[in-house]
Amino acid sequence: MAVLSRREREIMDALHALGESDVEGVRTRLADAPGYDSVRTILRILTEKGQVKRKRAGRKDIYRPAQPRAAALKNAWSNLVQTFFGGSYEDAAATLLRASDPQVSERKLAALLAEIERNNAVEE
Amino acid sequence: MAVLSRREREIMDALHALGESDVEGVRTRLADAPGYDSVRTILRILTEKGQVKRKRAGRKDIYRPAQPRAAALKNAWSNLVQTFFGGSYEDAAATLLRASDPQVSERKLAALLAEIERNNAVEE
DNA sequence: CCTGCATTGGTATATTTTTACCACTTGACG
DNA sequence: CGTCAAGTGGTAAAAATATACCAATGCAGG
Repeated sequence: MAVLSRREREIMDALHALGESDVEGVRTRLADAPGYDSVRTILRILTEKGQVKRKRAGRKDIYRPAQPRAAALKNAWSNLVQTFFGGSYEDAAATLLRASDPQVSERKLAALLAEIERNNAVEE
Repeated sequence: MAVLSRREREIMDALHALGESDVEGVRTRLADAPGYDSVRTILRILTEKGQVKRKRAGRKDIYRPAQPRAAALKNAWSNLVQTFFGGSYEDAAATLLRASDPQVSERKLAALLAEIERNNAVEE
């Protein structure tokens, strides 16, 4: 449905990272930062497309993604998994977890394992 | 460095998913598939940009990503983690692993845990 | 061989995207 | 209160992207 241009995507990513932000906040987060007006124009377009919501705060406009974080994350993750793991979420998660620092991972894993065992126990 | 347009990115993703492919293979993998010629032109541009390599097979050209899979994955993953997890790879991996099916995850986790413990043992 | 069809290289055109400009509004501050 | 800088809505131009066309090439099948 929503097909976004390069800048539009960059700006959506910035907004997801920031949660919400004014124009300048978004702008400084872009790699090869364009002018204030450019960012403003694209934020307007994204608002018209329904991708972004806007509210007034004093004299400024504050923007935030229309889509909830969890939904956007799901999409991004889904794309990555499709592209690099042929659709296997398991393989993707395992591979990427393996890539993080072993020491800390072990802690996380312990917690996850406990949680999962708890879930399984409930189901039986 | 490499800043790609929307279609260019879509085509790179398709190529990463396919490994390698002729024009038609890429084309049919695109969401709102453009004409054969469009895909061909963008593949040419990507080749000129050094993003894609091309070889001749009989009468056809076969394309593949210039960047190795692992490097491209690393980039994609890095972006996602920056955007949604403020740069914490751990949190990202743990969250996404948690999101996959618990039953199967348990198996994977067991294997991962074993692997990690093995790594830690070596380092000590 | 030779004919036909798929595919290519090269180029042109249409469309989208990105950036910039300008006049007007608004709140902050002396 | 007045004024001034920051911000806005609306629009226009420049630049980049996406698509399409055409003539030339090269296997494949008869």
